[in-house]
Formats: sequence, structure tokens, C-alpha cells
Amino acid sequence: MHLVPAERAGQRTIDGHRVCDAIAAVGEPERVRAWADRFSLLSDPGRLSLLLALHEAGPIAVSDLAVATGMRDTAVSQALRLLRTAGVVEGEKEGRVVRYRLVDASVSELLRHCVPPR
Amino acid sequence: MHLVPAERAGQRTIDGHRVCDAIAAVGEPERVRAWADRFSLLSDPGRLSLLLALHEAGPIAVSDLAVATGMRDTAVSQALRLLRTAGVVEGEKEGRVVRYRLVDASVSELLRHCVPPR
DNA sequence: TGCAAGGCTGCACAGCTGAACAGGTATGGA
DNA sequence: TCCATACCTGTTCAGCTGTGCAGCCTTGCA
Repeated sequence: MHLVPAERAGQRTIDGHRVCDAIAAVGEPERVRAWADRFSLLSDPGRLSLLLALHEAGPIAVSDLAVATGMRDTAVSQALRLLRTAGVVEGEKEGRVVRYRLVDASVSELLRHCVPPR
Repeated sequence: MHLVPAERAGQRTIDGHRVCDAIAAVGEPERVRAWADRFSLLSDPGRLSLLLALHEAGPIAVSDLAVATGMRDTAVSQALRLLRTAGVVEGEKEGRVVRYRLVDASVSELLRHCVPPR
């Protein structure tokens, strides 16, 4: 297999076969970026707390999330805006209360890794 | 269950039981932070590429990683330094070549989620 | 009609981060 | 001995990110 792109073919390699394996493992740059973005959403303690709460406590209101996590309501709102834009959560309005829930399966699966044992 | 900390007990809640569920789901702040830090390591396309390569292509040299990912060797070295400090990878010197490998089980498990199907 | 609660937005600022550059050390071969 | 290779380090800098503040809109109740 010659997976090394033409523009890098001139560079020396130590273990040629490992380079090819690595290139195959990395795959499409846009797919890597998509996953990096997904991980990025989980990389902030505030957002991660919110996601964990949403993951376990079902549809829950913004101010309840603020009380549960100790964040200010504006910070919660800001974080939820980001997550909403990314398509990870969705909010449903009921009167003047908006209850959010998790709608992204792959993020939900990642969260399962860091749920405290009960 | 009264899981709401004293300093937030005065705040109003919409669904009290959901707040308690959420607090239980979030758990210890330091544990949340530890996971956020772990996700943070995966949130950069460069580092994620390196980790994917390490995950699939076993022990591999720095310059080979540079060729495989299209990054400059200093950037690879810099990223590996960060990962080494975090205890995610380890390098073994053999002559003037240093081969790195993944040594963190939980990161390795997370990576399995985003390996392209073969 | 007035008012408080719930939530959203724009803005400014401090802190962090990734990238590039210059230069350094150690190894191995000519 | 000289030099190229392989890798590491420190520094600088532009760009991003999370936070708090002020203020707004909508809803529900008195």
C-alpha cells in the first residue's frame, strides 16, 4: 500500500508500513475534525456537567440546571445555546419554562463512559 | 433526597426531583473536571489524529507520525509532550528514534468510538 | 395593568491555546 | 572529526473561549 500523499512522498520514514497503517487509521480529515468538535463540546466542566445532568435527569428546565450545577443562569443559557447550535440538545417550551433534553446519540454514548457508578 | 447544597437552597426550582437527579448525575466536581480534561486532549484535530494513529499503528516514531498526519515535526513533538505530561502516551528511546504508544485505557476506549470502519 | 419570573442575547475582557520559529541535545555514520 | 538525522525545548503571537454584566422579550399571576 502506498498511502502517503504525493506532497509528503519525499520525506524519509522510519517504518514505512506503520506510516501506512497510521494514515489508514486517521482516515478522512473532515471526519477527524467532526469528532474533535464533538469532544470539544465535552471538554468544558460546565458543559459536561450540564450534559451529564441532561443525560440522567431527562428533560429539565434551565434554572433547575443552574441550581443543580451551581452555574449562573446566563452561563447555562450560553452553554445551551452552543449545544443547541451543535445539534446536541433540544429545548421544548412549555409556558415560560424551557425544558432541554439530549438528542445526539453519539454524545450520549460518550457520556456513558463518565457516569458515576450507582 | 435533599441534595441541594446549602448555599443554593434558597433558589427556586421548577422540578425539585429532577434537580436532585441532576446533582446525583453530575457527582463530584473533580471527577467531572478530570473527564473534561480527558475530552480536552481529544478535542484538537492534530492531537486526535496522532492518538488515532497511535491507537491503530502501535509504537511509532515521531517523524513517521509527522509524515502520516501532515503535521510539522515540532508540532508533533509539542503535542506528544502534552499527551506525555497527561500520562496518555509513553515514549521509548531506541538509538536516536523514540517510538510512542498509547498507555491510557480510558482514552483508548474513547478512541474506539471514532475509528473508521474497516 | 403592573410586576416578577424564566430565559435569551450582545458585548467586553481576561485567560488559554495552537502554531511557527529559532535554537538546542544526542545519536550514528562518513 | 564533521555532519546529518531525530527529537526536544523555549518563546512569541494571533486567535479562540468562557465569563460576567447589562439589558431585552415573553409569560403568568395578582
